[in-house]
Amino acid sequence: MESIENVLSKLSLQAVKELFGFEAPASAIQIQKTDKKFEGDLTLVVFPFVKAARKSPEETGKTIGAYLQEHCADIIGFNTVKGFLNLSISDAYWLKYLDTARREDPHKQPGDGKPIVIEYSSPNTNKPLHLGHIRNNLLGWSVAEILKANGFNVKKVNLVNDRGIHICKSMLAWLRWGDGETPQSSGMKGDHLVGKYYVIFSNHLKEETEKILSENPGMEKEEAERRTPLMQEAQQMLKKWEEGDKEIRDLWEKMNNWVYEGFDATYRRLGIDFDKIYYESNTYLLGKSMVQEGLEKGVLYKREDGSVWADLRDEGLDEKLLLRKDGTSVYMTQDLGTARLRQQEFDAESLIYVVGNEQNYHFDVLKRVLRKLGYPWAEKITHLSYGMVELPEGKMKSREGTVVDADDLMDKMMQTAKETSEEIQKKKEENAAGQAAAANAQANAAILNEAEREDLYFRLGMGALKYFILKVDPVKNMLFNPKESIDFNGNTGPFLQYTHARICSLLRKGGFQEGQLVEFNNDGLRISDKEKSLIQNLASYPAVLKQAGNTYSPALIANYLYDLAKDFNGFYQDTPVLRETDEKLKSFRLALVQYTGLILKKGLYLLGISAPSAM
RNA sequence: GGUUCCGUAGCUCAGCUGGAUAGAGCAACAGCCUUCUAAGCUGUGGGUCGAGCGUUCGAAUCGCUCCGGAAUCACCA
Repeated sequence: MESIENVLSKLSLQAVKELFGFEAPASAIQIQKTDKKFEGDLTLVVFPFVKAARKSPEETGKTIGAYLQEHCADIIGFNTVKGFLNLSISDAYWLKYLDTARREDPHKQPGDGKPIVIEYSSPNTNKPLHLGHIRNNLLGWSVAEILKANGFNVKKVNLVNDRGIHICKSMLAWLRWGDGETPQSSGMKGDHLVGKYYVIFSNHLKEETEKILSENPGMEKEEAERRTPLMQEAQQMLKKWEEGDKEIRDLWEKMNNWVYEGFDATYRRLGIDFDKIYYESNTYLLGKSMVQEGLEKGVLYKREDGSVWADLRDEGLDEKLLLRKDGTSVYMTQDLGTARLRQQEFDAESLIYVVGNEQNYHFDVLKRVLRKLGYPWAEKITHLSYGMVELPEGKMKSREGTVVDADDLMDKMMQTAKETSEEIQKKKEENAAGQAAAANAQANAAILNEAEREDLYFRLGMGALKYFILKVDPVKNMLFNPKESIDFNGNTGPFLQYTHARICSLLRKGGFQEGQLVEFNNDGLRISDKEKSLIQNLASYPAVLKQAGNTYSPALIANYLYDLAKDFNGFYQDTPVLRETDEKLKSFRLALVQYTGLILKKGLYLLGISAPSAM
């Protein structure tokens, strides 16, 4: 069903053309929700047409208003305030909208099914995931789902950094101090176990470095670190790895597999997944041939020492190394290669990389080098950059032990959800004045059995965490205060989940099965302001979904859902539904409640938050 | 120093393709459970939208300058 905004947009263009002979561009039409302080439903801003009309803003508005009313039966009145034309839309329109929209899948947007590749997560395999990774994973997964809902054929991709000096550090420490410890023998999750040895390495390295520093006053710290026996050994190990030394490769494989088991568990709890996983050990040599081609074309240059560079100084950047003097590749070289591979493999509309904003420069350079090399698809690359998660003490630093571990955090969320729920339930039963209410509270609680209840705590804990992170605009750094940040009241995931549970409860008590559409007869129904506001809010969901897809911003969905839930609560508070005695009105309200529940559930899904039917 | 990003209530954040008197939540205070789930609702207090200049009928939103904060500018990934 075509939205009333679209209808009015077209009609308004037609109006200014016929009335004032003004061929306005579509962008000149601004239709917005009428401010609560004024009468009306939708408002057309008429300032852009005042000049052409040669009238005062008020008069211009009145003229256009009269025209619109004449040509559109759904407009039943209008008023003007300054340059704002406030239009009143008939109840019949809103009722018709509600009845039509709820029969369609809001996530079946008419997309063209073009492929989009989105890479996210991309962990290192030497330590477990932390809160920063959580933001990355949630953002990547959610944006992928939003794009799917917008009709794209989305491929979720993970490029695991499974090789390099950092892994050798863990391996070395494990060989030396590990005493054969395994996840089975220690009961530790594999990624945590490997991370433990990374920390052990770092501690020993620090000792050795300090010793060298005290023996050589005035030496640079980095130089001292390089000279430590530990570091030299790690470098040797890396070399052996690259030569394919069997022993080293076996150990590497063994420890990486521990990490993957651990990561899989974390991903599963986070509720995120991938269509394809790449490993850097397979891709790290890619890109060299592209550099070679660039040299031949003369867009790159070689220095005397044999290293290869891209000169970006004329574009306001620096020179960038692409091949070391020994001919080995660097991070950038690899990324050139994987980008081309990805382009060839998927021929995608766009290639999205969800990577923290500390790599803004890297991706800027990546695009420019690809352009220099003459690849037109360089323009398809989008770096979806997000801000860091900061703690009250400042940045998270693994070395200083100030990271918030992903698994710990999820455990804690679940625990808090459980405590909060039990407390609330207890309070409900105690405080309920009168036996009826207490019985009611108990009945609601009894809908879930023991196992379902445990599952609910998990869903609530994750809902709180996910909403907390996704409601913030990705570009911004965000603050996470472990003691205070995650709440279950107010603008939170659990509030949305609670609203959904109440909606389900209403439908249940109204005698409707899940998925059974409430039928209503809209003939001659009159609707209240609150009902109208709710329908209007629901009607804007497709637009929000589209915008979220265009801007890669789950935050838009999150904030929309909160508004919707607030609006629903306003309605719920003082509009009887099941208690309504007029059957016609009752079934309309139930239908409205049901559709609100559907949109809420759909929207929450895009954030990876499950919508419980009872809590 | 160069480049990029951020700066909105005590705190955490919305609002930013320019639109009407800038909004929520938390925290504080005052109310509302015999009634569809009170994880809720209603109300009160709280703002030079970092500062200035400019563009405009109209600026938190766009441009410029400055101030504050972050990231980055590696033969690390």
